[in-house]
Parts: sequence; C-alpha cells; structure tokens
Amino acid sequence: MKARVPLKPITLSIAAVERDTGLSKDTLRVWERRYGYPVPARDPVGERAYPIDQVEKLRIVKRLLDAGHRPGRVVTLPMDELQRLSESTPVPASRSPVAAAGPDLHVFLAVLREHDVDSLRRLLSQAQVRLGLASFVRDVVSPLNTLVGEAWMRGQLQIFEEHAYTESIQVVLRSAIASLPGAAPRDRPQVLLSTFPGEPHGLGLLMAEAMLAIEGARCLSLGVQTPLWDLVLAAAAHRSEIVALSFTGCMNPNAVIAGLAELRAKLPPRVEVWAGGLAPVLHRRPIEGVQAIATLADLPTQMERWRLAAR
Amino acid sequence: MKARVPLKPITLSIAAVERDTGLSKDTLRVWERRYGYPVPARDPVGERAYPIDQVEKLRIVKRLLDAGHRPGRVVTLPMDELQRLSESTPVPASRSPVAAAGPDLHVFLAVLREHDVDSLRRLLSQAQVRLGLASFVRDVVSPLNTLVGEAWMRGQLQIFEEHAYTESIQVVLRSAIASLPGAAPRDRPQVLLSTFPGEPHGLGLLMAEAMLAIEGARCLSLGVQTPLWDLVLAAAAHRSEIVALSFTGCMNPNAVIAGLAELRAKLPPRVEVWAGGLAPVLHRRPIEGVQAIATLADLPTQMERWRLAAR
DNA sequence: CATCTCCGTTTGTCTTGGTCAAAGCATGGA
DNA sequence: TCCATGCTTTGACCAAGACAAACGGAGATG
Repeated sequence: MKARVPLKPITLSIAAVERDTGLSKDTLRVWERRYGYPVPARDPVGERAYPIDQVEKLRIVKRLLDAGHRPGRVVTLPMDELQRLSESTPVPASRSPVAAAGPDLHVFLAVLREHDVDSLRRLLSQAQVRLGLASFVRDVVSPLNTLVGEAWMRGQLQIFEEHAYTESIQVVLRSAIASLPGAAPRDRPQVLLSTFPGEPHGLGLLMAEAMLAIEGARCLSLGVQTPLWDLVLAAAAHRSEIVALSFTGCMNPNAVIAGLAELRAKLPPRVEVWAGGLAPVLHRRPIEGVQAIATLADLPTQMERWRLAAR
Repeated sequence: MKARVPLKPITLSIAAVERDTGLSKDTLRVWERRYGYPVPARDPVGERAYPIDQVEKLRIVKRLLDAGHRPGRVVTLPMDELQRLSESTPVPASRSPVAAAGPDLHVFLAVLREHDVDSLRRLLSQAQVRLGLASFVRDVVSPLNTLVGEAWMRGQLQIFEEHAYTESIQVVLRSAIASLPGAAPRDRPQVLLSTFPGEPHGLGLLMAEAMLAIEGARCLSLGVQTPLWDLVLAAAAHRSEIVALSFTGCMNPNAVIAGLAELRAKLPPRVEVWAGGLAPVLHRRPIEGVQAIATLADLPTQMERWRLAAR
C-alpha cells in the first residue's frame, strides 16, 4: 500500500529502485546486508529511501552484471572504477568473427547512435533489396545483431537504442517475408517456430523464418515463449514436420538441455527438433534427437537433408 | 536462483504464480496467513508449490478484484460461487460491448480453432482492406482481442492458439502500417510508444501505432518492456512530444500508477504521457498529468486536442 | 592445450512473523 | 445530499536466516 509519490522525489522507495534498475527488492536488501552497499537513507517511517545518485550507480552495476561481472566484485567499487570497467570490459565474444564479416556494418550502428531510425530502416531496406533476402539475413542482420549486442554489453548503447534497433529489423524482415511468394498448402516441410518460456528474443525466429521461407518451407511462427506442452499440441494440430527453436545466451543452459530433451520425448519421432541461436550450450555437445543449427547458413543445408531423407 | 524447471510441472513456485496471476508474493503469503487460502503444497525444500487448479482459481479471484470486489470477501469462496460472481458481475471493462460490437467476429474465432492460420490471415487482410485500417483496428482487432482473451480465460483456447492469433494479427497490422504513406520529417506530433517492464503484450502498441499513423503522427515504437529511465532518454533523443504506453490486466495496478507517476515526474512537462489499454486501474481515477485513453477510438480525438493546443 | 570433474564460495530467492500507512466502508451530523 | 469521523481491511515493507543453483578455480585426464 506504500505507493508513496513524494512531491520531491529526491529519493526513491525500494519498489521504485526495483523498477528503475531491474534489481529485485530481495537482492537490494541482501546486498546491503552482505556488501554494505547500497546503504539508503530512511524515511520517517523507517523505510529505505535511495538517493538518485545511488540508483544511477546501481544502473551501471546492473549493466556490468548483465555483461558477466559478479556482484561481489563490482558493487563496492567507486564510481570511476565502474566507468573504467564499463568501457574496458572484454566482450565474452562468442564465435563469429564480426570484425571480418561485414564491410561497413558500422554505418548502421552509426545512424542508430544518431537516433535516425528513418535512415536506419531505409538503409536496411536498401541492403535487403540489393543483396537479396538470404544474403541480407546471413551477412547483415546476423552479424549486426552480434555487433549491437556487443556494443550494448560495453555500455556503448542504451537499452532504448537496442529496442529501436530490434524494432527496425523486425519491420524490415517482416515486410520482406510478407512479400515472398506464399507457400502452397502442399509445400513441405511444415515448420513450427518458437522459443521456450524464458527466452524473450524473437529476432532469431524471424531470421530463421526468412531463411526457411526462401527455401519453400511452410512456416508457422508462434512468437516467443511458448510452453513446451503447447509446442507439442501445436505441432500435432498443424501437422508440423519440424519444430524449430531459437536460443540466445539468456536462458539457463540446463533449462535448454532439459527442455529440448523433454520436447524430443513428447513429440512423435517423425517430427524433427531443430535448435539454433547463440546459446553456447547448443554447440558444446550434440543432443540426442535434436539437430543443432550452427549458423543461419546451415538452414538451407538442413532443409536439403530433410528433403533427401525419404518421407 | 530458484529457477527450478520441474519435469512434471504440476505445481508452480510462488514466483511463477506471481507471474501468472499478477498477485505479488507478499500478497499470496499474507492471504495464506489471514484467510487460509490458498494453502499450497510444499516441495521437499519446504517451499510453496501451488497446484494448477489453485492458480486458476486465483486468476478468477484476480479478475474479480480488478472488477472492484474485495479480497476478504472472495478469496475463500468456493469455485462455483466464483463462477457465478464472474458472470453476474458487470464486465469491468465499462466500455466495449463485445457482444453487440462485431457482426461475425466468431468467424475469425472459428477458423482459429480449426488451426487454419492461412485462412485467418486471409480473412483478416480482407477485412482490413474492406473496412479501412482505422475501422479494422477499432471494430475488428480490438473486440476480437477481448473475445480471444475471454475464450482463453475460460479455457476454450489453448495457449498456442492464442500465440498463433497474436502472430497473425501482428503480420496483418504491420503490413498495413508499412503500406501507409510514411510521415514527413516535419510531421507532428512525434510519438514514442512502448510498454513498461512486466507488460509483455505488444498488440496494443501496434493498434495504437496504426491509429496514430493514420492521423499523420510520426510514431516510433520501442516494442515492449522498456525500462522507465530509457523511456525518458528515448523521448529526449527523438524529441518526442507524446509518450504512449499500453497496459493489459497483467501488470500490478500499483506498479502501473507508481510507474506512470514517476515517468511523469522525470519527463519534461511539455511531453505528454498517454496511457491506454485494458488495465482497469487506468479508468478508475484520473492520474495527475497523464492522459487516460479509454478506447482506441479516442486516439484521433486526443490527437485533435493536442494539435489545437497552441505549440 | 583443451576438457572434464570435483569442491568451496558466491548469490539470489524463499522462508517466518511482525509493523504500519493508505484505502475502503459505514455511521452520524450538518 | 454531502461531508467528517472512526473502524476495518489490505498489501507493502522490514529483519534475519536457510539453502540450492551457479560460479570459478584446482587438479586430473585425454
């Protein structure tokens, strides 16, 4: 009931800090207990009142956490140390030699930084038309995603800039997909696309949908976060022959493995399970009955394989 | 750290119930203490494990709460009483007489139930062309959303069917928006669209974007779940004159109010805050400095008002 | 040198039981 | 009819403790 809305919000309640930083109330309290930071002031009632500068520091800390740092090492650091870390943090660098990949991907990044979304979309559209959809997805969107992800990790990109990027890619990709010749009802394979609960990123799905649709597959995307059991139901309802999942690094590796194993077990054997995306766990060791898609360029190959298998 | 993924998810953790029902952990615990309901089972570790039927009951209770009932009076009622109340309680959504609205919205629902996504998209596209975008959004998509939401609440629709529906609407709306004449750089107002963290539904944004774009606004959608601070940064970066947020019932009412108040305080006064969507809390009482958008049909009116105000 | 396994440490979420302000409701007076 | 008052309901917050999962380093193995 403490929905206090102070006229002079020079301090924030713990709930407000949770909203602003994404750190849960429990976490904030336990940090205070363990690391002695942050130590907020108290309002007349005895409740925590965080000054804004503490909150801003917490925002930076949160970013470092997302970039892979550990709380115990960074929460107590002074402000200038944090700044230094933000800039110098070496990127976890998955595979994909980005630097070598695109010619001038940095142009896209530059207009994004200037908040010129119109130009960004125009440039993306032009690239799509010039290169063709497949090459656009493979050689522009995919490496650009990595580039943007890395820039964000380094703190060179704000969250809202990343959101604007995602939305722009979505607009261009969806429009390109919509203008592909629609698959005929007889076309095969019938592919069901989605992500597991806990995986909120949908760009991978769109990219995969584009690559598969080019090859003549009948794609049905369910968007993100479909419960496992519903994937089984949906595959049955739509007579899907392939269920394709997309993963980024944000899902728990064990949850990925366990989920894929369970999905595999619940689907009829004739339905294939394809799993792709940046999640490292997919590419460590093969998973029984699951096709790991190393890169988007593998999708056509896999389709070829599927078609050759007599069915 | 308790991201348990039980193989047999016949029960949900308290965090999962919070996500699914919108009732906070504190509330769930205090209800158990005070009213003796819900009393979840305990897992081997001693943590609450809610059976799904309790969660479903809680969802109904939550709806009754949103409709104005008080917890003490409804949490302990048996299931049939709740059903009776649900039906006899005048729809919380004061506006939007669904039954009277569409002529044959049930056609869409029927093809959805038959899993004929191709037909669904074709029918939607045809309706969009026949009615025009504004009427399509106002008279088809919006009431259809309510219809689908209610069907899902009643358990008449699977989650994957709801996902397929959402994706279909998205395809049709995005394609319609893309084919609108683009706004000129000088056009106004510049509108920033998004949702708060915790609000995962993006259809409202698309509908609003369509209505606003028709009226000649320059829209920039950031997709869903933009942190509050980033909304402020984005509004500054894009010189937005209006920040429009969309809410469904899944957000905690207090979080909605507090978030809007904080956003209002952090934005420069000349930037307007518009809040729309089905969340009941928006329409209970006006919020200082925030324009509540009752229905999508109000968006043109609000635009008119904004343009008349000398700027 | 890469990869696996083991083990101690770190970390966030959950636990109990208590406090209290704000919102809701009813009663009585103007 | 409308407003002031007092009582009840309600959920957010607090403290301190427990514990499993995730992490990271050491050592063994291919």
